[in-house]
Parts: sequence; structure tokens; C-alpha cells
Amino acid sequence: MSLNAAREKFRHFLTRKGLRVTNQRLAIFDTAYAQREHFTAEQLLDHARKVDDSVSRATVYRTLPIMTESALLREVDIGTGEKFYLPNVGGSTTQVAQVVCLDCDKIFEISAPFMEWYGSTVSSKLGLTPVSQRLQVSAHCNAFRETGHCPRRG
Amino acid sequence: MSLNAAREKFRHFLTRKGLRVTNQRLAIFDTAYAQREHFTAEQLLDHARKVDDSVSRATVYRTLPIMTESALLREVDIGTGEKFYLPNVGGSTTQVAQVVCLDCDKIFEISAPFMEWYGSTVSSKLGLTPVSQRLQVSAHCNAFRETGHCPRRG
DNA sequence: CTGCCTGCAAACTCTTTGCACGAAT
DNA sequence: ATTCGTGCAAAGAGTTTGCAGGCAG
Repeated sequence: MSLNAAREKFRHFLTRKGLRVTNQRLAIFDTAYAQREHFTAEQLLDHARKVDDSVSRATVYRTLPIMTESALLREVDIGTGEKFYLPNVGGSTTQVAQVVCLDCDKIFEISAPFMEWYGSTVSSKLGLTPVSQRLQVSAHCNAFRETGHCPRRG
Repeated sequence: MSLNAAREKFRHFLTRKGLRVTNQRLAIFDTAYAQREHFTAEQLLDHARKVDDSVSRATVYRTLPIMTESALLREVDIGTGEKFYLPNVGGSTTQVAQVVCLDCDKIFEISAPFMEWYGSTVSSKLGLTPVSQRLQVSAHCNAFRETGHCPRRG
């Protein structure tokens, strides 16, 4: 999905929900969608301000849930206190696992289709209907252990 | 493992690490180990104070990591901002998944042995060595949807 | 024009920490 | 006697929110 197509999708989502299309929301969206790696709310704020310096922290925090609901952004909570976000270019959010490197803090997104099956199987046994599932692996970098240097961190 | 056996284990852990066996630590341990369900630091504080009213919030927060390290407690982060804890009666912490009911906020612990295999497989492909993995399913309660009432919440 | 959106700053939640006193070894 | 542990309160991090003014529809 191109940036423009995604932006249109965002506009549509806003309009359909009766939400207003503001310069700040567009700036935040464009910035978020330009990212190649996971980012935090604070990082997004920094970048968005370069596009539109009237963007405030509050609006970033208010816009992130909107973009998450519209499935344009994926929210990743790796249990570090702060949430990470990533443009949801693929689509399905229920079949992706994360591998987090404890040495370079990098987050790898990995396809894990069996996860959805597992969620359904286990939930139905409990009389529950699954909404979402997440699988996360924390790991150490072999290169770092051997050379004291993580190639991904520099 | 009985409460007494567990408490002995805790004493040993403290001594071996050169940590002191204080009344507060014992009170916190006993309280934690008496729990049948997941609990938060705050809930633990409330209960521990009934045993020893000199227990402070700071000491609870300082003792929880000690009990987690000694593998007597399991830490569960379901992404709600606060951490949950559970006596680790079983043993292995790497083969348990959680199913969280969004209606009654109950956390079910489920055996998921394949998780460890998955972590290893995926990590080695990235040149990483897995440290831990977690799998969590968020779900809605069927009974709640049908009757507007969750049997587990009351 | 109307009312949703915004920025600002204060509030909030959970957790951590500096300090001086107190207790375990 | 040492030194670690403790309670207290303040600080911290990340996020949310009340309010008065601003801009989209």
C-alpha cells in the first residue's frame, strides 16, 4: 500500500467516524507511515514536529489509538513500559510474533500463523472467543556475546 | 511444594545471596505464596500488612524481584501497565501461556510446550539465543456476550 | 457558526530511589 | 559494631485529561 493510498484510507476512516481531518492528524499519520522500524510515541512526536511544529504530545497520544483502530498502525507492547508502533503494511495483526533482542533492543516481526489457531483452540475450551494474541521471544545476540559488539546496534 | 518447603527455599535463596532474612521479607513471601490467583504489587501490600503492618510499599517492590529471581514467583505482564504475580508452583516458566478474559479480567494459565520450541527455532534463524518467551491470548467471555453476565466475575 | 480539536500543563498510575533510621548478622 | 534493609516521601517514566481558545465542517 502506497503512502498516498494509506493516507486516503486514513481520511476515509476519520470522515466515516465523524472525526475531523486536521493538519495535525495528517502530519502525525504521514510521519508514522514513513517509519521503517518500530517507534515510540515520543519518537513520533519528534518527527511529526519537523513536518508541522504545532503538533503536541497530547495530540500524538490522542491520534495513535485512532490509527490503531483503523488498522493502519500496529501496536506492539514488549513489556518495557512504553508502547511501540509500526505501520501495518501487511494486514493481519493476529499472525505476527516479535523477537526482541535484549542487546540491541531491536524488534523483529516474524510470521506465526499457528498463533491464531492456538488462540482459537485454547479459548474455545474455556468458553471464550479470542480477540487477539501475541507471542514474543526475548533473546540475546550471539554476535554480541562472542565479540562484545552487536552488528545491529553499531 | 508446601508453604513451609517453599519458605525454606526462600530463606536459603536469601542466605546464599548474602541477603538478610527480615520479618518483612518473610511476611511478603508468606502472603504471596498464600495467593491462589494472580495478584498485583498493591494487592500484595494490602494483604502483607495484615500479617505485618510494618511492611511498606517500597519493600514489596524491592522484594518482588527477589522472589521472581528465586523462581518462587512468576511475573506476568499482560500489557495493562501493572504487573501480575503468581506463586510458581509448577516449575517451568517458559512453557506457560496466558488467556486473559477481557470481561472478567481473569487470567488463565495454560500449558504451551511448543512455545519454547518456537522461540528456539525462530531465534536461531536470527542469530539469537532465546531467553524467554510469552504467549498471550485476549478473549471475550461467551457467557457474558449471551447473558450480559460473566460467571467468573459474579 | 457550532462544536470537535488542539496545546498546555497538571494529574495520574505504577514503579523506583535518596535518605536517615533501625534491625540482622 | 557493621552494614544491609527499611519506611517515608519525592522523583520518574509514560500516558491521560481539564480547560480555554482555534479551526474544520
